Amino acid sequence: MNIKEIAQECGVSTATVSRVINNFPHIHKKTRQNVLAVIQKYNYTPNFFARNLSKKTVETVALIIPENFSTSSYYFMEVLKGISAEIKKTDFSLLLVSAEKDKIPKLFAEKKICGAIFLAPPVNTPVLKTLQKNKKFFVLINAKYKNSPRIDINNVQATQEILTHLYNLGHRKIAIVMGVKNSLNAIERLKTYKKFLLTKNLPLKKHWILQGNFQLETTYAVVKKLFSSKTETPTAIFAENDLMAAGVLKALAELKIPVPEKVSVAGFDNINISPYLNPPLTTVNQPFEKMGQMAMKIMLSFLNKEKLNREIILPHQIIIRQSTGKANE
Amino acid sequence: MNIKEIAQECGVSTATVSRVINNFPHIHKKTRQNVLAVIQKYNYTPNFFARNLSKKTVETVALIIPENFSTSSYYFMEVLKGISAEIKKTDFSLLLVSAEKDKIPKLFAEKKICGAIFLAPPVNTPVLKTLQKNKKFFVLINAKYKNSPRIDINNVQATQEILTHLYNLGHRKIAIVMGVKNSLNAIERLKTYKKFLLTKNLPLKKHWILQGNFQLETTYAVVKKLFSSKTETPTAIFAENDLMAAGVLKALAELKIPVPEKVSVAGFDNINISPYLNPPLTTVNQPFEKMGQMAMKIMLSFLNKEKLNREIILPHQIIIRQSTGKANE
DNA sequence: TTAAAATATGTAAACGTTTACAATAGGTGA
DNA sequence: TCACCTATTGTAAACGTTTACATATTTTAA
Repeated sequence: MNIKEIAQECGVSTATVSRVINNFPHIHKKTRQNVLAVIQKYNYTPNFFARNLSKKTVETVALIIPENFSTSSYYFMEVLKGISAEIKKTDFSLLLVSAEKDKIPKLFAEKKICGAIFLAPPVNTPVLKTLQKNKKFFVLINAKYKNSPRIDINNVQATQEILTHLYNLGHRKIAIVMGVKNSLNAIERLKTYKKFLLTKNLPLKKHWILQGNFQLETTYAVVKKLFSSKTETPTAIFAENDLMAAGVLKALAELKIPVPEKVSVAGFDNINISPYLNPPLTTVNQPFEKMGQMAMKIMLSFLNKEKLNREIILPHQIIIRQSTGKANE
Repeated sequence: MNIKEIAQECGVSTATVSRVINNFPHIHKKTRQNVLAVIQKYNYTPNFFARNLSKKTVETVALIIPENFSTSSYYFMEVLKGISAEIKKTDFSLLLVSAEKDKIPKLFAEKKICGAIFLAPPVNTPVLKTLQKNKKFFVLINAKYKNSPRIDINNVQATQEILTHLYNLGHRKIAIVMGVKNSLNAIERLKTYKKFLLTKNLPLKKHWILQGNFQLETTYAVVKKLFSSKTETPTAIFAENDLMAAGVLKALAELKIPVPEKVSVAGFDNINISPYLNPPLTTVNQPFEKMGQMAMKIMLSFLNKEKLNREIILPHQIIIRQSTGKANE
């Protein structure tokens, strides 16, 4: 079944059928009803490709996920949930793309997608420059690029709050576990950490800045190394994400260092496992699902030429569980 | 840039350019090289929609995810990872679709997708019948529908093995926590449980069959209820997935019932949180990523008209951790 | 009453590919 | 030399929509 046959059956031109399908004004009520009835009768749906070939714009949004998303499955899923919820209300399709090579500009050219949502792209992702130059629309989640639309939380404030929580518990020797170096989140959190120590006049030791790469295993190894060495050990560890915090907890458990009695541990993200860690993890909640939803909303509002907020900062929450406690030194 | 311009620049017809792009035989070496050079020069990629409009077949596969995938994010992600890895080697695209209403048959018609992968669809999903009738190709993961291609593990055997593990530890009073009732997995595991008790001549008590709906919270509630009641309590609990097992552990922890000293707990799936639960969970490992990969492989082999195994049963593993131990009664 | 505006529909040219068919050139064996 | 095959390329008609433009009808306003 194609539009021609529908038109024939209705005794109108293809243009009229097309207009009915696309909800154009200035169509006689009778005509519209008639056409819709025939469409219904044959359960006709316009050919997706023909449609997109003749149209300039295409109702497809791409979600660009970091090349290695294995470590952040929960994060990704929650964002996806939010996007799905929003996209479900529309006729848009979602294309899932792993960010590799120079695939993305091609996506726009080749598949005429109308926009892309980037999930925590590394800083200095060259693709963004290309896209912006070509006036392609994209939304960033947990990232920042010039004045591009973005969804985020207040990373700096959240980090300050969780560090303050540790400080208020009496901790003065605070270590940090960093994520990967080209992550905006990682950079901002580390910067805030350094500034915080400076402000509070706390010791900033090089060997208390641990490189964890956002991974559990890496973190496990570096923490074990730190506590097995002769150097002074911290009374609190702030991990830049919960997965690494889990690594910290595992290392400390094996070293028989009680948490939080000897060492307090805090994370970031509040992922699904965090309440079930031993002990349950103190962390910062990021509204991932909401972030996905808002990203899609911005996308849609842009496509509808509505004016939009270029920057949406969502609220975070400090979640205090049993992995942090009073400092004993 | 379109094929016409490329053709012009090369001094050949569009047909020739098309033939080069599609790797046709009988093209002069010089011509091919020349065309490829120009394509490279302008970084040209054929228009996706024009291509698919004229072609009969389309290189897009849909992944149909259950309507409510919130509880099974890890599961989903791993499968997705496998599919992505496989699809990455090809020019195929992946369309992500939430299974709702009658959207799916339309997908085939409207977007000409060449196949769909269903992630654990409920038994008696009407869509499958429709698709099969219309000779549409689909692959099932963790499900079964007539003789349709499917990827699964040996559910029955895995369940028997985990129950045998409990039995060998001396457990004779074994409870089960069920998933949702229209899940094939849930049904098969319950059936195997009943059969196992019968074979071993163990007591099969109605109130030891708990309804957990694959959810943590629901399970937490029913377990708390069971152990607060006057009825006889089991010495081992088998949860049909790890998320529910986490719920069991949480409930028992709050009731101060030591695991595994008083009650042993086993799960199913081996999701990411399982090793970090307190105590780490004994469970059955499902090779989710591999399942996704194989599903995509079957899809591709079908599309290449290769003959294919209709049913791929992947190996599972019993993972014994500290949540199960010797029965003390 | 009439010109202008608004409504309602049709015509046909895009959109950018693929591919059936035609055409040309060169080679091969009888 | 001729008939025939193979290799190589071109021509032009699909594929199924959308939409600019044209046309016809009805309404509006002065």
